[in-house]
Amino acid sequence: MKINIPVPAIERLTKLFSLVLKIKKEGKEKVSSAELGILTGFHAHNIRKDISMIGTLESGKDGYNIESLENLIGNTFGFKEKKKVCVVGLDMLGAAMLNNPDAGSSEFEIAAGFDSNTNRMEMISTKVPLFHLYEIEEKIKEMGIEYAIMAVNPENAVKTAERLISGGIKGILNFSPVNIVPKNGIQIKNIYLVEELRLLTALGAANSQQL
Amino acid sequence: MKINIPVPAIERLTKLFSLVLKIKKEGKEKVSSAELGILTGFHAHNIRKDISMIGTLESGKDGYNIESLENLIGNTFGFKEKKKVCVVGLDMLGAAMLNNPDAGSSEFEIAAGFDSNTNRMEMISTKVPLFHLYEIEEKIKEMGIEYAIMAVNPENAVKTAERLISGGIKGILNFSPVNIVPKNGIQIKNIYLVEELRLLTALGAANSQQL
DNA sequence: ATTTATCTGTGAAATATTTCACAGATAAAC
DNA sequence: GTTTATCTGTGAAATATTTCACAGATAAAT
Repeated sequence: MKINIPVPAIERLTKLFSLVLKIKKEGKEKVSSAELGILTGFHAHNIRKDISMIGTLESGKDGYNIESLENLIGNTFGFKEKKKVCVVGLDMLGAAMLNNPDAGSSEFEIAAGFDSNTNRMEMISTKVPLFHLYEIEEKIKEMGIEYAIMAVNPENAVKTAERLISGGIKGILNFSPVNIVPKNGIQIKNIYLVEELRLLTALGAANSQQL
Repeated sequence: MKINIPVPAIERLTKLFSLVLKIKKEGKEKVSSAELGILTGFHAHNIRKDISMIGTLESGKDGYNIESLENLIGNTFGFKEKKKVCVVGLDMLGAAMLNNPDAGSSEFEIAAGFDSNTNRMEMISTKVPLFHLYEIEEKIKEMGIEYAIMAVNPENAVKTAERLISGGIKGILNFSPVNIVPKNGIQIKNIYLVEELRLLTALGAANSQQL
């Protein structure tokens, strides 16, 4: 049985989860849909609707209980389980991702790095174990890696994505400047710097009176 | 007069523009909505509708003329003019962005880098001129920088975004792990690694039979 | 205990977006 | 020059999503 939660609602709820973790860390216990609206830019109506799609929380006079909300969203989408991530392609961008301090304080653990250039790997200073690309399928299975951050050069992007998929990866965050089309239920998000800048330009143009 | 192009349509058209540039480089002259559909994962119907919202191209038996399509989308959204970008925060991630080879081959020029740590800046090897953060408003105006890639540490993200805005920036790509809420027509896109990984997880969960 | 203020939860209405089906256009084939 | 095949462009229909308005719930205040 598949309940249909709209993708935009999933995106908002994911953002709410991160926000809720942050508010919790600040020591608050309750938060209202109106407050969440101000902090996110979403309409309070919309936030309540989104939350009601995945469950119900005891209602009070001063908003949601933060921990209950965290648990509801977290359990619905699987944010409460630890997950292993690898970084593929250890050029400057990939190397920067390896040492991302946020990942460590989240449910994601950066468990391995892969590259095809052994010399380069020897130059990188990190606590994460590094392997040659030819071991990638094997290591993904052996270590139980579920997600990959890909930052390889464009010529190798499609091929590398295929290897990740054949290794059993669940999702890929692709920073290589090549559009990888999702298939077979593998989640793929392409984050292409130039395109993100273009989108800012386009949204700006659409917003101004020019269009 | 403001024609309302849906945001999802703007996103698709932006992606199509990048794709069209790539196809053009490969030497093709024509491309049909069906082919674009395969390459992007969008429905051909939807692609035609999106394009028809911003204009009309001479119809033929073998699809769109690639150059006409490039010009239509490019002129509509302002992709044909050169634009200057700065990188703010030159830790590993920011430093990697500074040397992004794609930006240079696009309409975006990485024109400046900013950081608050002078020692660190002296260690960075790049052709891009680097300045101290305290000069940021001045330099944005003086150099005509329109967009910023932000990768500062979380404590400084909000403050830095405000300085960028007061300097007259049009859009910010924020890689710092803090959600910056857009306002005053300034375009802001938050790209927060952990959240992107969460989104992959959530979409996967929603896609499987669990929800 | 009753009133008051302030929440959430949710069907229904309003919008927005996508999909469809086909008319019109073009060029190749015969 | 007529037919055929293959496109795009677009109103209309079908869906999807957001917004709204208010019932129901809770707890503080009196």
